[in-house]
Amino acid sequence: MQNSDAMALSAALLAAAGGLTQRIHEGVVARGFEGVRPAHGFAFVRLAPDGATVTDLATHLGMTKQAASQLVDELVRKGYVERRPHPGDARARLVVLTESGWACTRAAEEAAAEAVRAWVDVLGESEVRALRDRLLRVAPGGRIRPAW
Amino acid sequence: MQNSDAMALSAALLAAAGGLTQRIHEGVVARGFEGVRPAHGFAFVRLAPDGATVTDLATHLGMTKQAASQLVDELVRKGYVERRPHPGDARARLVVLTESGWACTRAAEEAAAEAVRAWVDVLGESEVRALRDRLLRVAPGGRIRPAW
DNA sequence: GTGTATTGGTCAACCAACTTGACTACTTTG
DNA sequence: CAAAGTAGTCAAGTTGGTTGACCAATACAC
Repeated sequence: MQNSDAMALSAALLAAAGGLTQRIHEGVVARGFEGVRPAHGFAFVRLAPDGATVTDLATHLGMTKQAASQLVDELVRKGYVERRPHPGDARARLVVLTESGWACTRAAEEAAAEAVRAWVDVLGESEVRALRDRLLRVAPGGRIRPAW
Repeated sequence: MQNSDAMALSAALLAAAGGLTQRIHEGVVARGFEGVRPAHGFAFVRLAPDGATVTDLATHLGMTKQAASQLVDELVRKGYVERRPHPGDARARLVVLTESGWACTRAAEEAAAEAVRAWVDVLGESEVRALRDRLLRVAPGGRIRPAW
């Protein structure tokens, strides 16, 4: 495998990732959620099950806890999350999605499904599934964070 | 295909893209090129064949021409590119790679090849090739730009 | 149990990458 | 050749992050 092949793969991967992110973002906006950035989506993913602490979020997003705290401030201001006292640790605060936050998360899922459907049209379902499985093996437990 | 599948695919894709970018960047730094950011790499790709104008670069990178101009300033200061008069249009200036810029580009290619090699170890060469082909079909001529 | 170190979170000041707006120099169009 | 458009830069402002200092609560050592 030559260097040029590696570059072609890299370029395709980055283009695909960029395009996907853009499509999801557009889909979310089209569903009426304004003022959300892609980074918020990654926060939502982490918050979705049971909430998370600011420090958890910071680790997950690959940023400082101060930056994560600012991001949470912004999401609180926009009504997508709220800070609740942490049961069992009075220092910590649990950041959880509001109903609006859940709605936005569902919108993002729909938008992602829509984007992937376009890929299914090109590659067929089994190929897309194979693509997913290979990516999962190559980026196991990969932290989802800004590409740079 | 369910929404959750789409999310898994999206997450894997973004994680892979992020990881790849990081590895390439680390590889470039390890080869002695300091003060380069991933965004510079995307500029290099565009400049590599014959150079490009600032406006070209801006379009390619998805930013304003002012921002592209600042980026070029920085690369000039670091010795990776230089501005030359544009043959045939006295308004424009052709931004071209210096020898150092070419060396950095080659380093990035090596780093990318190295990162992809790690994938070959996991998936095998034919699978990686298949991955590349599928991504190319899904993101044809995709503009390479920050994922978000 | 009490003192020390660690952890979760915030406030404040700063920085870097990018934006918008205003402008000059050259080119194209009619 | 005048009017409109294009390439590029300068300057100022915004934004999303950083580093550093700090407080409150918890965990650990003895």
